[in-house]
Amino acid sequence: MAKHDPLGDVFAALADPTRRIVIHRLGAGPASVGELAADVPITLPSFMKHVRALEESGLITTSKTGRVRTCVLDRDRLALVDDWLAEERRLWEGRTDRLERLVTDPREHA
Amino acid sequence: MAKHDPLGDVFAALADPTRRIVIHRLGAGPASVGELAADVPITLPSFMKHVRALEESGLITTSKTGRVRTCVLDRDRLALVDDWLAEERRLWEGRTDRLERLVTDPREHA
DNA sequence: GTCATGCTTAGCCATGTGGCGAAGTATCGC
DNA sequence: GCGATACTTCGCCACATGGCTAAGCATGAC
Repeated sequence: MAKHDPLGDVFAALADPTRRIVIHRLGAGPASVGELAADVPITLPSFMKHVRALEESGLITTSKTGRVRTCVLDRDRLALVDDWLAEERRLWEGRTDRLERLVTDPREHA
Repeated sequence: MAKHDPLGDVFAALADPTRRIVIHRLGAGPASVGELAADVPITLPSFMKHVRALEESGLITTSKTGRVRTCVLDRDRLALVDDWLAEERRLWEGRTDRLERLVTDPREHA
């Protein structure tokens, strides 16, 4: 849909419960595709699609050693969400603060 | 997809750029469907789908007065994301802290 | 070499999503 | 009442998503 929308890709990746389970598990440290797949009741090929989706969103990185592919969580990517949230809050809190000030302390103005 | 997955619904809602624009705009205060639609280059019926998606995710509430439907942001719903993020971070930071402590301060003091 | 293991690729399918135009309904302003 | 305004409903369509089975390929164990 969107051509270059990193934040959107991250949100889309997090929208799926299966993928949030993976993120959660990877929070405890790297794991192989097989280990991760054991936590969900779907077939491996289906599971691999989720892994690829997570990798394309940038939330995880993977690398293959021998026949085992290991997945690692990229926390910086999760920070993208945090930043967006913080920015939105900053904007509407700025506005709220001004209203608050007028209500709670009329002397305090700009 | 998921039967009852509030967090997933919120993430899915935020995955679309159009809907993030709406959220952003509503951060500045309530607005009518028409006002909101003016910010994006799609037809009204298409836009309405986004409004409904946002409402079903719980991120906004809407009410109709006369022929105008007014949308309001529900910040508590956004907090759902914040909470999830905080919880995940709490988990893996707990682990990291323990490692950090061993590396940076073997004596383990306050 | 042979067999098990651990992905990986290649279809296929049902459903969901996001866009459209056309036409309908319910106020509001005059 | 009549026209403009502000949605709203109704198909319809292309493509994305998430699941499956079956078969393939590379590596590790023996």
